[in-house]
Amino acid sequence: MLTEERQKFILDTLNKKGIVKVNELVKTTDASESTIRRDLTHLEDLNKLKRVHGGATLLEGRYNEASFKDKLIHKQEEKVAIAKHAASLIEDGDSIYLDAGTTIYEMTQFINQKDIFVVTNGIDNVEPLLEKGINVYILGGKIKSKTKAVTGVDAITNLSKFRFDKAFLGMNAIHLEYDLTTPDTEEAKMKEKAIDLSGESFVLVDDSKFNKVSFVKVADLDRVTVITNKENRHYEEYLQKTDIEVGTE
Amino acid sequence: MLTEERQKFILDTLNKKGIVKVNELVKTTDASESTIRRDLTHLEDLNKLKRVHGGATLLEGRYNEASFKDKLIHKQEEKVAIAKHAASLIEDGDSIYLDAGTTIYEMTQFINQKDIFVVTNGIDNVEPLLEKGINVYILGGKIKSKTKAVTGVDAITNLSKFRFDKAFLGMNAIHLEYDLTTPDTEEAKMKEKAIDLSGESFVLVDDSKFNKVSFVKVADLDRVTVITNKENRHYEEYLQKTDIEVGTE
DNA sequence: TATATTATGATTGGTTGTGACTGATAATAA
DNA sequence: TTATTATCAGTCACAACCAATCATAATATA
Repeated sequence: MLTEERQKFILDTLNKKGIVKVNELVKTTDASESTIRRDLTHLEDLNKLKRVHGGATLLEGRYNEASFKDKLIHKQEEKVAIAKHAASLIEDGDSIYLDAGTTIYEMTQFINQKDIFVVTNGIDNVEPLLEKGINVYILGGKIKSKTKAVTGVDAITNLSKFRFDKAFLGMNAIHLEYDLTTPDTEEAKMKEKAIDLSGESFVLVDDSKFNKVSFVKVADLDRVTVITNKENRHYEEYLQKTDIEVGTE
Repeated sequence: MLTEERQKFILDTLNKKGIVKVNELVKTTDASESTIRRDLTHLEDLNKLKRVHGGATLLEGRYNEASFKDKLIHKQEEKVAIAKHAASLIEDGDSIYLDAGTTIYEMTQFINQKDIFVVTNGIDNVEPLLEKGINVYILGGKIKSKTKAVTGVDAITNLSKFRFDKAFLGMNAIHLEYDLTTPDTEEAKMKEKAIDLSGESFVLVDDSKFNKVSFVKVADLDRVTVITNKENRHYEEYLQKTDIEVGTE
């Protein structure tokens, strides 16, 4: 049985039964325990299942929502690696700003600190955080239908009264000369304000966003720490302008 | 049976029966008494159940609202009838307030007017409305994890600047003498404020909520129009105190 | 062809879950 | 009240499970 084939089989079985056991998989797939374990670990990294002692279960809350599946496929693996690394930076007691957007949304799955306070403008971030028992504050304002982000004057006003330890932001483009840019004016303002209000700011971008320019400037590169998934070809040059952290699973 | 599997089984059984006994679980799960006991202790730590001598019970008192998903199933058909009728009252050009809660959530799928402006404190209401191309404004503030409602001082402040044509509210109890009541102080304030700000206010309640009293008073009966699913036994008396509309699919 | 890269199964020592047992505590009956 | 029984939390040794490592086999790349 091929690796991919076996992993697909595991997911299929899981979807049918809701839970799989290492023992049973060893018998049914005729692979060794080590291999099954590796498969499960890998699939967990991809956020496809949850490992438990003796096997794995379905992720709760996530699998049923059909509409999300599509968006999350693009650069899924990279986003997960980045999100995981970003989430690991959160410490107990932190007050955090979470931007809207799919990469940041991935982060919510990996946040383990409960004693934190999260402010967000992303509707989709709310539920997974609440499920983890985390305090969530949603910014008030008009909601953009495309990104499900809260933006506008009210959102900025609402945001302004907070001070954050750390802000985590998505971004559409990052460039050595034109810095951080995004297509929407309103969202750009939100991001900029969040950077202003935060002790440290992290921008999460996969490697496809590098050396691109979008419409509205958000901030200079040196005001943030960039988190990405691999060292791209201009890595050294970027390092001279900003901090870069690489999440590698 | 894996640990997680067994614990899920315990919770499922508990939700079905309302109470579980250590003895019975030992037989049905084929685990030892020690293990079952450990499971129950663990689940109690997670606030999933309450341990009692000989087993465990659900933790649902008077101030303890059933979780969102459970509520969705409860009285589903009645809720749809009510929601449908309520949605039919919305007219083009209206500015609307939608409360959080499952009954109001049902409304969202029956709203056909696009040229309206909706303000809501219910996270779950946002997505279906956006999908229909409706303008949505979410109130900012702390989110209650159980009901996914935005509440608190900020939410009230945020709410106060609006004026609505119509407000649609859920309610936990309705009573001839004690009027409209709900278990949560913060949510009660939100509902009251919404009534203050709205030309007309509608309270959506299925027949099981009649002649009951909850903890915090929201408003007098005569300030709202009640929408319910059937004429209950005190119908005539209620009619003298308030307007009632009956949604019958 | 030679040389990386990746996937695999076996082995290790450490961790977690388990069942049996204990004496203590709570419910129930006399 | 006291006696009896059921249930309890705590401890122990053992089994199941785990991540980490290694050598080997399969596959890809030069």
